[in-house]
Amino acid sequence: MDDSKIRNMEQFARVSGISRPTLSKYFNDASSVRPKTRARIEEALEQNDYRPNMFAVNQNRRLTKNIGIVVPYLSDPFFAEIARNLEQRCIDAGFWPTLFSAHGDSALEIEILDSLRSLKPAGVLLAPLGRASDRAAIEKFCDDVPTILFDSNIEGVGEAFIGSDNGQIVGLSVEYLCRTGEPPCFFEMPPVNPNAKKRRNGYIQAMEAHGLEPQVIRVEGKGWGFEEVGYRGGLDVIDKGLLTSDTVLCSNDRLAMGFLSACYERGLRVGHEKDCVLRVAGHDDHPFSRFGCPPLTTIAQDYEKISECSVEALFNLIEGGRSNGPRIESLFKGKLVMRASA
Amino acid sequence: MDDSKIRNMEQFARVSGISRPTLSKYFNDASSVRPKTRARIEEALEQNDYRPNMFAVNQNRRLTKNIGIVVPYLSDPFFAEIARNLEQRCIDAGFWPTLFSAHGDSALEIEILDSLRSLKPAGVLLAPLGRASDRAAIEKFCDDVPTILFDSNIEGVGEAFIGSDNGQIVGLSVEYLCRTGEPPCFFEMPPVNPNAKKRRNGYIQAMEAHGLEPQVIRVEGKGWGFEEVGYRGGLDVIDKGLLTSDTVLCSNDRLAMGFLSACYERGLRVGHEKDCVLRVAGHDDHPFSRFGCPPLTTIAQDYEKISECSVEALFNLIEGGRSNGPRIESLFKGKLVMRASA
DNA sequence: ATAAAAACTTTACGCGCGTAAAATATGGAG
DNA sequence: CTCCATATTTTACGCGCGTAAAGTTTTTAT
Repeated sequence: MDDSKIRNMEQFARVSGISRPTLSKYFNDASSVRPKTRARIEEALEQNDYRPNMFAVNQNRRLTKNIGIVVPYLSDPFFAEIARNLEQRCIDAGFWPTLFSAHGDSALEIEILDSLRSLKPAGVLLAPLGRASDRAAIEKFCDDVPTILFDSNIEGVGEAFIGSDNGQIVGLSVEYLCRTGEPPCFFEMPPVNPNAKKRRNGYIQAMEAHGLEPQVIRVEGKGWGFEEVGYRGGLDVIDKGLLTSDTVLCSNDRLAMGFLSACYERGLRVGHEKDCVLRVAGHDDHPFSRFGCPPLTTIAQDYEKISECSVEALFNLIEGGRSNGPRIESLFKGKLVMRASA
Repeated sequence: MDDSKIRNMEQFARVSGISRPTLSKYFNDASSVRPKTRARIEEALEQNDYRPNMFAVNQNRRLTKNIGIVVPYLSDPFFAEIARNLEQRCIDAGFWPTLFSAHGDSALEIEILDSLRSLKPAGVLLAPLGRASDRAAIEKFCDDVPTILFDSNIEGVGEAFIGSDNGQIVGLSVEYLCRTGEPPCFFEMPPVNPNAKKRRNGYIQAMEAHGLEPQVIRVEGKGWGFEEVGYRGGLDVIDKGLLTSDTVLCSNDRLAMGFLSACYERGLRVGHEKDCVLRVAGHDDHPFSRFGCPPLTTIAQDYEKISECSVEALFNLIEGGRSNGPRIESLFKGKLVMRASA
């Protein structure tokens, strides 16, 4: 290959024998030029390794190819996993995703949205913090930037919401637990986001549908350190004898993992076998749940479909512009994952 | 506030009564203008909410304020945590960090570095995949872009390396375990990065220094699913009776958590109390280790210092340019965290 | 007060590319 | 071969800002 001292599209135009405007078209959308031209460009590209200057490109294009991905808490394996998935899909579609985490802090969430504006993103995939979020600020952002909400809903904000059907999910776990043993009480995490509340209500409804008395145990604690909350809350309810059932259904897996740790510490054997005194189940099937002691029975969220649908909705929004139709909410069903804990 | 229809620095100059070049200086470095001028600018800024166009800025500046942060595997809580820390420090220093994860894939790692070039970053903080990394490609990248390596070293590559003193860390754990019970055997993870090998060697040296016979148990498996590897390897060595000691020292906490899960499944009670048949310890003190069953005794890496030192080294490099001095390697000591598992 | 230094303003150019308009070339249908 | 739709080239301008140079004002030192 020649000395790769090509500094701009002008020079590459000379070297490749293709005019600069055509090159510009090509780099924007390779299929927009004649196949023969395209072949010539790509041949020249292989020998000269030139890449358009991202900043110049984005400055001048009406719409960039940037996509912002914002999650509430990246240290949460669930979000790490789904962010990875979203990222890959964006790249495959020729976009440039940038990942942000609010780290559980609503002020930071707003800062991120502010920064995001100056990226002039074509669109944003936002999993809001939830209850702590500054609704007005997010609403304003969604007015300015095409945004799809996922995981955690804020009614009426954003062009669409993609998440899990918490009613169905909790219905599944309640049904399974009732069918296989004593009806569960519900170990509820602090309501940091609407999912927490929906799962609680889902539990109550499901129990009533089974003609049973719901028993909700509210755990103290705040922030996103759910394991800690589950652990401390677990020790507390065990020591005070507050458990109203030998079966404990937790809001989510991280809480459940903390609870398992508390059970272990108090010598309570968890599982569905004979020598066990407690059954514990969670929701989400987060990546480490299967390595709990015992492995955690849980309801798996459909990571793949949620991310696929989110990205698809965003691309439709980007291409088609805002629709006048109603805001779409897509909710996916979860699947029961039976393990040793319940 | 006035209608925020200010579209460029020119207009903001008119409104604020400050010349555009001075504004340019201010936005580049607020302390580079006279305090009185600065006050006037910031007053106008409050009333007009204008922000310089990032793309135009970065196109023209010789050096951007972008910083790339690259980790090998973001779903690993250890990297999620340290990335968060690095990110915050960069922001506080007025830089614009962007986070990337290679997701355990060396091809993706190279792609990331390629993308990174077009961001014209002022500098990059890189935790390489390790053994799987394409050394030549990374070396070339480091020639072009000021880069600090952290966590996982590649000899001679990058301006500096900041990490943990694996010798000291393993020395600590071996010493503690020998002092409080039977000398440990070493449960070794697949050598995905140099740290794995260093820890193994550190174990051997420490044991020999104590006049003891080292016993290394190599576990099969590949990729970054360490819990899985620890779990499967754990079942295997337990079932085949390959454990040469009642004390098992694991390469890292994720492996140890998987091993704990295997022990639980086989009904082996882990801990240092009377009714326990096995002691297990790890390294790193990753965020969920304390919620193991039992909570994991481990050696904590000094997250704070590693990230502080990494960022500092990068800033020095950015400001001072490449030095002719020798490549610096800063290794931080770990601290023993005693919990119930050993 | 006066000179020197520092900060600011004015003016002007360039960065690399998007994009519009008009002229020209290409390629397939008839 | 001619015609016409479609691609490409030529030309030219603009995006928003960095930055250099020269002139003007303000601050600091003497």
